[in-house]
Amino acid sequence: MNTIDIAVICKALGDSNRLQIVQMLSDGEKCGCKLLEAFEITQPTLSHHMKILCECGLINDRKEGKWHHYSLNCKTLQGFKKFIETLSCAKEGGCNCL
Amino acid sequence: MNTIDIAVICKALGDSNRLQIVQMLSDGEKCGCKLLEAFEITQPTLSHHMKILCECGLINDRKEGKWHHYSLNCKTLQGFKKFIETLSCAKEGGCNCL
DNA sequence: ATGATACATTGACAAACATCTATGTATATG
DNA sequence: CATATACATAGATGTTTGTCAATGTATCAT
Repeated sequence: MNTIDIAVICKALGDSNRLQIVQMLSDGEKCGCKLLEAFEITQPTLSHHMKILCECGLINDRKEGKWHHYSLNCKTLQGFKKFIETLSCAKEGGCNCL
Repeated sequence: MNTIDIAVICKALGDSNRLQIVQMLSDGEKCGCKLLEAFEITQPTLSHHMKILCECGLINDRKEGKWHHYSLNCKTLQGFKKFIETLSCAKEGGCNCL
């Protein structure tokens, strides 16, 4: 997972609705209709957000009959978490500007 | 740090230039002119990006003469990392949709 | 077959965004 | 004082984004 992949994921999480969706999915798999109830957006808008979250690889879409069951994608999430972990504010070595 | 704060940080990191800037600062404090050298953007564009990164609290701006020394803000970064860590893909309990 | 439910797609639109050029401000140096 | 450097601000422009209403598609229940 390169820097651009991470940026795409961050952009996906950069909308508070989508971030809350991910938070909800962190609590377990949910179907679209359940998610829709939790937000004050229309169904097409939710569909749009789910597409963005799917396309960046953050969530899985398991279809079962007419329902779509969404869940976090472990592999992507772990790659993302690993990247964020590497960010450090520890080094204060000062800037070597002249 | 609430969900909206996190979303604002994610949005800031959702631009690959800004994400790379944060990555560079993770390696230690840098001044603006050093950062500018590393990217193929104009100085006003960098200034714009730095403003966004400052405003979401991710980076500090330490002015020293005519130089601005940028570094990651530990408190914000740690809050952000903590949030991301809480995201979990472990629960597969299934959706209780009817 | 009919109607209801779950979700996607299309098209539109205003707001936000990334970028640039031009210009301004502050600080250091000769 | 004059010039150079580091950075900010203003204004313009093309692109992307979030949202909605309208509509289409697939599946289930009656």
